[in-house]
Amino acid sequence: MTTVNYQKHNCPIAQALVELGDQWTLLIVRDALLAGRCRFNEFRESLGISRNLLTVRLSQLCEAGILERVQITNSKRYAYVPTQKCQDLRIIILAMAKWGEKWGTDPHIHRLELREKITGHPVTVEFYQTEDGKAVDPDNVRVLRQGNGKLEDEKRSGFNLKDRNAPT
Amino acid sequence: MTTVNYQKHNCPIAQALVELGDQWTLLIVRDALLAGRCRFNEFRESLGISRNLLTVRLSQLCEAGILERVQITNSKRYAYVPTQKCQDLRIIILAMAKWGEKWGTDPHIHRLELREKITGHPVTVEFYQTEDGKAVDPDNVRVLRQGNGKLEDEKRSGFNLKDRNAPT
DNA sequence: TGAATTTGGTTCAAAAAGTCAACCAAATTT
DNA sequence: AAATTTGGTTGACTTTTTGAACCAAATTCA
Repeated sequence: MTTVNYQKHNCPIAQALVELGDQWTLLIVRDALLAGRCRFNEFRESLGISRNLLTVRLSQLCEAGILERVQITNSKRYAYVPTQKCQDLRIIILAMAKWGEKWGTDPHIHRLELREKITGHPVTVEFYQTEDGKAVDPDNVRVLRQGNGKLEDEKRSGFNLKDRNAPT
Repeated sequence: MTTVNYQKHNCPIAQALVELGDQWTLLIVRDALLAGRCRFNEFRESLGISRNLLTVRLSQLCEAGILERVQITNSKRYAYVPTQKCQDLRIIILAMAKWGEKWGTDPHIHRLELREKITGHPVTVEFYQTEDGKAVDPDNVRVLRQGNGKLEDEKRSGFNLKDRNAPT
């Protein structure tokens, strides 16, 4: 989060991980976004994070514009409220939840269900092909890098592996 | 990654972060998944991670079943190959890339473009409503927790905030 | 074939980050 | 007015990460 210079990679994923890539940040975001927590002690009790580190993380999240420190009406206390930048993490958080449900080891995990608010229809996180509105299988997605004007495939170092799974 | 016991939360996101929630893991996964890297030194040179920590991270990823250490044909050297569990992280990685592109600060970032392999049609990561095949706005998604049989809303602590952004 | 280089690590000391407990002042509740 | 809660700060200690040096086996080069 601090010392590593991801920047040199010029990579949007590295960019994201500068702000999100530590033990606690995404859990704080989860609490803020899904459980509606917004007070210092709410986070602390929910996560069991140490007070001084929570102080640091919350102020980093505010600096990054992911949370906003807002004064509570008729009080001198403050709340940490998710911004739009934070709301945009919902899809990541929920994709992670799906992955955690599929691959996690804890047997009594709390599964999350996603429903469309108005209709109540079930909703999932998918690749989505904007033109004709069909879901696309992840294996069927090609990633191109938009470098200096031109598009190139992400390179794959192709050679044979002993047993299986040879990357093409 | 190690000391914190996320487990007690019974939360699939916490579950996921047990295996993914550190500085390097998702960057290694990105390298393996998008750039086709699979050798010790490829990772090290690409990321600038210290050798001993890379050793630890790679073996943790193997233990977790996210990478597999496979012998290279006609060689005694090994490659770290993504498993299906790793492939299932593509959607998370790419959602992060989208977020990083939208909110990241680096001006000369390499944007990623997603295309359907066969048709070349542009592809995005969205919430997707399975029944009638339409994209759903993230704000319009309700998250329910599937606890002990019954479904409950994730709770939100409702009170008024001074300026704006009052959570309902 | 022999020598040089690369690969894939291990080991150790120093620096950085995280945890835990104690303390505190202002705000809020009783 | 007293007691409790909130939202921290401070400092000692532990754990993690880094960075450099070292190394043996494998591979490439001449």
